[in-house]
This record gives sequence, C-alpha cells and structure tokens, in this order.
Amino acid sequence: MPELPEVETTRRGIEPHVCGQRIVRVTVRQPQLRWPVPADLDSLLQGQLIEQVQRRAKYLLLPFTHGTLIMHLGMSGSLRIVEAQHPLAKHDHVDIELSSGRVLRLHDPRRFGAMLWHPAGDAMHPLLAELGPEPLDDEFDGAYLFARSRGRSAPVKAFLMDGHIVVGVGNIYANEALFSAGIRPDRAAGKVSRARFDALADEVKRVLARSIEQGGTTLRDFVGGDGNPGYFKQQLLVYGRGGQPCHQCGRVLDEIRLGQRSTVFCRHCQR
DNA sequence: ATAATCACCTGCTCGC
DNA sequence: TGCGAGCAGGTGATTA
Repeated sequence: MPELPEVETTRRGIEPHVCGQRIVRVTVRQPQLRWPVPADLDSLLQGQLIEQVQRRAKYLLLPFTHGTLIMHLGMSGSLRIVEAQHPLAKHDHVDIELSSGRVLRLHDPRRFGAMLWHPAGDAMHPLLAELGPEPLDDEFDGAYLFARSRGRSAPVKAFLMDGHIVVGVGNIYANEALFSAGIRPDRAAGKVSRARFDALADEVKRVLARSIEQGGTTLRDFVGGDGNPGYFKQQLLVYGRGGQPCHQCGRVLDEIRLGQRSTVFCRHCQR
C-alpha cells in the first residue's frame, strides 16, 4: 500500500490527533512484524507527551526526550485514529491509547511493517543512517542523479528505487516518473544523460507532490490517517496499465519484470 | 562497491 | 465451487 505520498498523507492525517496527547497505554497483540516489536514498549511510552510526527523516507517517527518510536507501514500497513470502542479487526496489531480517549491503531495484514524503539543519545538508527536525500528536497536534482549514476550498469528504474540514492520512490512512482521523463526503465543508469536526469528529477518531484496533494494513491483499501481514501489512482499513466494503449501515442504499453517488480512502459515514448 | 536474488507474510485473482 | 500458482504498494539480508 504505502508509497511516500501515502505515508505523508498518513502523517498529516494523524498529526492533529496525536500532537499534544499523552500516551496512556500501548497494547501489542502481534509483536511479530518485520522485526519483533519491543516487549517493553508500553513501559517506555506510558505517560509520554507526543509533540510531533516526523517523516523520514517512508518511516514515521515519534520523537521523545528519551528516544524515538520508529514506524514503517511496509507493503500493507496503515495507521489510523479510531475511537476507543472501535471494534478490533483482524491484523490490528498495535494500539497506542491517547489521553483524548482515542487510539492510534496499526493495522498490517502482511506484517512487513515495523515498530521499533531507538534510545536517545546513540548514533542515528542504522535503518535511517544510510538513506539518500528526500526526493522533494532541493539537493535532489538532475546533477545529483547524474553524478551518482556514472559507471552503474543497473537499470535506471532499480537505481531510482534504491533508498541509498534517493528515498521514497516506490514501484508506482518509479514507473510513472520514468514514463513522464521519456526514459526506458531498463536503460543502464550510467548511460542516461544529464539532460534526461534533469527531466527525471523534475518528474519525480512533480508526481510525488501531486499525489501528496491528492491524498495518495488508492490501491486496494488504502486509507489515510483520517480514514479517507486518496484520489490519485485515476491519474496513473502507466502503472497497472500493461497491454493498454499509451495515453501519449496510443501504442500498446509493454509490461516486463525488472528486479522482480512489475514494470510498465511505452517503447515508443520512452528511450 | 555493485548487482542480483531471496526472504518476510497474508490475501486476492486467475486459470483449470 | 475448489485449489494451486502467481502476484501485490517495501526493503534488509545474503550471495556472487
């Protein structure tokens, strides 16, 4: 479910409901997520005041004076604010009860998500330490992509989805940005020109910003923190459209697999 | 260092 | 209608 726009939509959705709240209790029903949820999470968080909800890449962070709660939604996770009496659903793994009486609830069928604790004072958490720049920051641009890609033979799509290069570009938006920039996803990253990387960086920013504005892409049952669906899916140009006509030239879109991820492109419009 | 593959897990769709 | 195969938004770990 969540790509960066969905995570940012979640952050914005829950922020007004959790900021200024104290944590009353944490209940972990299923600790087996991508990594085990710490057994002492309740004692670590009980009574703590939530002051802000941060996002780094696709991680959501709740910073406290004694440490940071790190959350990731994986492939199928969602984080919602519900009323205390809201019925429990299958795969509702963690509840963070707030002083308002409401609950921040983590739901994640596939359990690729994570909820981790990182004590203050230590070095940056290993999961966050090696990450590339945020795609919407100014330091992410064509010059940066060009410099980092020299000599690399991996497909430009894999390069773009590598979190060490830039964070937050998942399969949907990689497909979309490469189409809009006119670059074949299977071209070696090291053979893409500076001018084309300029276009690619611009398209990455544009497609992500536009999707965030519209509340993320609705796939299956994604809902943001406030429970409302996103509205971006209808605007996808290539993702999920293999075999259908290209919106630009009308030819049939190709669908291949690149790094075991579904990859859709137009061999006429993308070179 | 880089590239490619595997792994984690549930649910859904497809073809037989 | 049932059943196995394959695939799904992510990404760390492992292997060459």
